[in-house]
Formats: sequence, C-alpha cells, structure tokens
Amino acid sequence: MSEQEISIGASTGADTGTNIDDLANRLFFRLYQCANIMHKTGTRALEETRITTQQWAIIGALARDGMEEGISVGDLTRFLLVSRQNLTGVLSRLEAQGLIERVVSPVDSRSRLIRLSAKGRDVWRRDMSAKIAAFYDAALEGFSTTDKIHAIHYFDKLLTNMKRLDQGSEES
Amino acid sequence: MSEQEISIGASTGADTGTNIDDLANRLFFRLYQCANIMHKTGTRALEETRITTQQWAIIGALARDGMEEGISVGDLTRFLLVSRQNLTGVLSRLEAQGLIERVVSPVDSRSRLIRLSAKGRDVWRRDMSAKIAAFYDAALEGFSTTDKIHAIHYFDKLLTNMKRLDQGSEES
DNA sequence: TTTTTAATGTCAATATCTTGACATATTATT
DNA sequence: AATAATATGTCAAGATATTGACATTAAAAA
Repeated sequence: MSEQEISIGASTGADTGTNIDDLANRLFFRLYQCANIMHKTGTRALEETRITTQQWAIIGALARDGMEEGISVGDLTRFLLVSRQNLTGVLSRLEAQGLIERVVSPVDSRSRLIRLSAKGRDVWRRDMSAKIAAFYDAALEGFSTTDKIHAIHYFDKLLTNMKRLDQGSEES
Repeated sequence: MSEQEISIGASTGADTGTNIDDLANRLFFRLYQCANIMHKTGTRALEETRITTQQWAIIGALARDGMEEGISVGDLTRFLLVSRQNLTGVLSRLEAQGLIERVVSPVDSRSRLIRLSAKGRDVWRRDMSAKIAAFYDAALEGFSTTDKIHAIHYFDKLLTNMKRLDQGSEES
C-alpha cells in the first residue's frame, strides 16, 4: 500500500469527479488518526488507575487552581467541547467512583457545580500525574519547545475555525 | 475564566505535586478538543447525507484508486487506527445502507474484502465530495500551503511516536 | 406583572469506541 | 504429519459520543 492518503473523507484528488484538496485531506485524516491513537495510548498509560482519557480530561479540568468551589456542567462542556448529554454520563461514572462531587449551584438552582472530591485529588496527584508526565515525554519525543509552540498554534487556528463553523450552524 | 490550560489530564503545572509540562499539556488538550469538534462539525457538514465522520473515513478509504477489489478489515483497522471490533459495527451499518460490500477473500477464507458498492461510489461523488471540500475550505481558512504542510509534519511526528508507544505495549 | 423565550442538566435512542473472548483458518514449530 | 501458535472477523459488555426531548428554572419581552 503506497502512502496515498485519504482523510476523513477524501481520496487523493486523483479520484474522478471530486475536487478535494489533497493537503486538507491529509491534515484532517492525520487529526482523525492522532485522536484515535491518543485515546488508545492515553487510556493505556493510565490503565493501572482505570481512568479513561475522557475522565482524565475532566479530572484535569477540575484539578486546576480556582476550581475548588466547582464548575458548572455547561462551562465544562464549553471547555472540553463535548455535549452536555455525554458529559452527564461521564460525570455520573466519576461520581460513582467517588472522584467528583455534584452540588447544586447557590446562584442557579438548575445548575450543578462539579468538583473533585478528596479522593479525586489523591488519585490525580498520586496515581495519575507521574503517568501523564511519562506519557507526554514518550509521545512528544523529538519535539523541541519551538515545535510544541508551533503545533499548538496550528491546533489553535484549526480550533478557532471549527468553533466558528459550529456557532454558525447553531444560528441556523 | 482565564485561559489557563489543562490537557487531557493536567493542570498548568502550578498544581502542587505534579510535574507535567505545560506545553505538552496544552498540545494534547488541543488535540482532544480539535478531535471533538471535528467530529461534530464534520458530521454536521454531511448531515444531508446522514453519513457520520467515521463512515466518511471508511468510504474515503475505499474510494481511493486501487481499492476496487477491496481491502481487508485488518488493513482498514491499521490504516484508520481503530479497533477491529469497532470497525465491524461501522461496516455493518454501511453494508445495511447498501454503501459497501463484504466478500470472502479468495486468498484467506477467514478474511473479508470490503469495497464500495455502486451506490457507495455515487454517494461519494455526488453527495459527499462537494460538502467535504466546502468543509475543508471553511475549517482551513487562513492556512497557507506551507501552514498545512507544517501542521501535517507535526501530526506525522506525533503519530509516529504514539504508534511506537502502541506497539511497545503490544509486546508486553 | 404576566407571558414568552431561553437555559440547565438529565433521560432516551442510536452510533461509535474500547477490551476480552471465541470459532475458524492459517502459519510456524516440532 | 501432527501439534502449537497466531491471525481473522464477529459477538458481548461497558464506556463514550451525538441529537432530540423534557421538567424546571431563570431571563427577556410584552
């Protein structure tokens, strides 16, 4: 198999009848593949903790400074770019594991504040952090600081564009 | 909320007790976010066709030159970096929609060759391609050719590293 | 003040995603 | 040739992901 690329949806442009940019193709296909393997290797990196990458993202968000009182489900969905419904499911499992707490917001009784429990903080610091750091080291081997900064810049640009697309569709 | 970053699993490094590189953090969190919103906006871009991004990836792979006879499930999993079991489900739904055909491989009776049906080719050319091209244009607005090439380069590097991680875990 | 509109988080249905397991077939080893 | 190991694709179970819907609450409009 030659290194002919598809993306999530295109052939190399040699396909009759399509006018799909080959580089765009390759870029999005690479994003698709990277995401797939990130979840696989990331979850594997934390397998001793039984924390999945999606739970990792949430715990990491809650472990930040300033999150001690909690953050609403809506703010979390906007930060992580996942749906409210999906987050409900993941949060329920984290709560069942005793890693987070859900409390009614004092300013809006419809809203729930999500925060790490003491157990969740322990798991974050004692079990997860070193494994995460090791995972990053291995996955980013050969990346200089400048490389990381540039890669982040491209991700940011892509994210901004897709966010605009997302918001555009909400208005219709 | 300030632009303090987490990644899929880390705080900004200001968190006591963790030694997680902030840039690595941001990079992986951005990958996580981009993947999330790519699936959302990508599926939305094709909503008239009712083709999801995962089905898009498979159809795109099958639409390439040289795939007319078909490709094995195993080769597809290795190309898309998804699990065999997951692919089975997605392929079954594509087959049910009449977009692909599954035939027994002439060289290995355990193996199935997966190929686009005539209907699948029609959907690819008539319904999907223009929408995909438009999606790419919008999502990659502001990206020069050099930008795309550089972004792809970083994706490639990341992918290579994570693939190595993946293969390392298989040997243990 | 009352009515209308929008927001919140959860439930439901469907699709996608993983790992573990398995029957069958193929390949490698004895 | 016989046995052992590996590969193939699917089934099962559980986690994640979406959209649509909904009861309740808050904000905006009349």
